[in-house]
Amino acid sequence: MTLRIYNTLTRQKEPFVPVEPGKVKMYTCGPTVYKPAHIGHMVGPVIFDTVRRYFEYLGYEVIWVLNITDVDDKLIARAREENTTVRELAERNTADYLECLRALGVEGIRYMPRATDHIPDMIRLIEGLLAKGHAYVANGDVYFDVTSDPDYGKLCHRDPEQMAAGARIEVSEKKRHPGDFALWKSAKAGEPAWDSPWGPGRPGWHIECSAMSMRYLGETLDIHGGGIDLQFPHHENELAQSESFTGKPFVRYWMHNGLLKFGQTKMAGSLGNVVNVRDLLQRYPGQTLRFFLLSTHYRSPIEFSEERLDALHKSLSAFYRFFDRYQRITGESFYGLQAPRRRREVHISNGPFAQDVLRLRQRFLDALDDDFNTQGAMGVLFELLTALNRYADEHRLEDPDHRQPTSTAVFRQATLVLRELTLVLGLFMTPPAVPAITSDKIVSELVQLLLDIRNECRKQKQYALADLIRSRLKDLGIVVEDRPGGSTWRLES
RNA sequence: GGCCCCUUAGCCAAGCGGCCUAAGGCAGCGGUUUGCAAAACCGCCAUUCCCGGGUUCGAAUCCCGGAGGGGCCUCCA
Repeated sequence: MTLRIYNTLTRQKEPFVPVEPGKVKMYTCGPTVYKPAHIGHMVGPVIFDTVRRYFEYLGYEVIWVLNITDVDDKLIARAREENTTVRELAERNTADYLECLRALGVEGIRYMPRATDHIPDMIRLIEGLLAKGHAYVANGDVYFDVTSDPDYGKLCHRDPEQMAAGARIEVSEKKRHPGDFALWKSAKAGEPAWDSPWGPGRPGWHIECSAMSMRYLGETLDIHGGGIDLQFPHHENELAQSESFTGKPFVRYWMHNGLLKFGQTKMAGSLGNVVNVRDLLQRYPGQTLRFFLLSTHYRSPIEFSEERLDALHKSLSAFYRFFDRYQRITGESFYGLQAPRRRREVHISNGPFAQDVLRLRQRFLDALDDDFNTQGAMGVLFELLTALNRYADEHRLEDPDHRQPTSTAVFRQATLVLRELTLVLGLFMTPPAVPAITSDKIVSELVQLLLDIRNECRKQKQYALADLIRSRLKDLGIVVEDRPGGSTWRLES
């Protein structure tokens, strides 16, 4: 099976064929940094990071651009409220955004251009649009003329006249058509402004993405991503101005992710129902949040709820317990496993177990091939986990007196497949943060001392005392587990 | 008002015309294991996919109608 992607433009799943063989040029719309990042801002980045990882796994070089909008009305207003500069406000919130991305395992953004660094590019674009008759100047503003583009409306699948009819857009008398949008806005007093052929001002919102994507990725992108709320007007406008300027297709595959909901409605800065990522990270590891965002197909809306996060957190702990188990059996860390980074045929030993593992691997890859079905893929991950645990049980791998080197080797190879697949999703990249007390020398030695005493009791069949020790440790949040290889302890999760 | 999308077990969620008497997770219930636990494993948990029609040899999957929910039409990831 080959990778197929749902394209908003055609409303169909299409086989992926890049513009340039071996390369994927991907542009995604980043945030307007006027406030700290909320969890809804993370949906796109986590999804497109996974898309990026999968493309790389398939052997493509991915050039991913994510822009930062660091000048607009909201930034100006907010900076005024906070009595600071637009620049300082933008810097602060950009730093917060980047920190959140890192916590959720989002990596590999090649370019992160800021709008304010590309004003000349935008001016050039606007001049070109004026020269070609796609734009007009009105009182220091420049507007895109939607009637000049016969394709206008093709992304949102709407007829511009129809839209204009029921429009609630404030009709500026400067605009010729209600659907026309600003490419350049003349500056009011006290606003950040740049010189331009039309006088001092600042760019309209949509033009930055056209200018910056062209700058870093060329005139035709493979993938353009963003939240479905950007489909119109933002992406429609980007599309119109880009294609009007270049005369070439702007984007091969438009990918739009569903929105994060809070209760019945979407989470949005404008509605004020946001949950800051930074706050959330106090209570949940970034890994759990990433897992949450991948637990639904990317085009579906996903409802935020702590109950759900708790349930997912719990289901994730089964993986962490397995990683510990893997270490007890093989003596090596799961996180250090050198799994293949490229998709290719894999061979394990013969036998039904190995066959099962390879079948599961195939199902996992089939799911991702089908428009990045991460939830389908994660379901397979759980089945693989069960298969691995079953194998370890059946072959008594935890019992040093019984385990066979050959079965341990098979187990290791099969676990390597799990490692390979989790890396594709960007899961379990690094060991989870452990509470400081767990790694405290005195604490761990004291607990070990109690376990030694307890095991002495067990040998002498003094179970009452042994159970008392276990129960008192439990009260302290320490769970004791007896295994063939010895007793272990962990903090209750 | 216009355009679009969604509706699967107590909850979350895959499924894209036959392998579906429908993955996976959470919760629940039995069991194996264990001195007892924990963990792990095994089994049970939707004859049915919002409702009503239709197409088809065959539909959760396609078409029509209805009900409910959501998104966009204005800044928004």
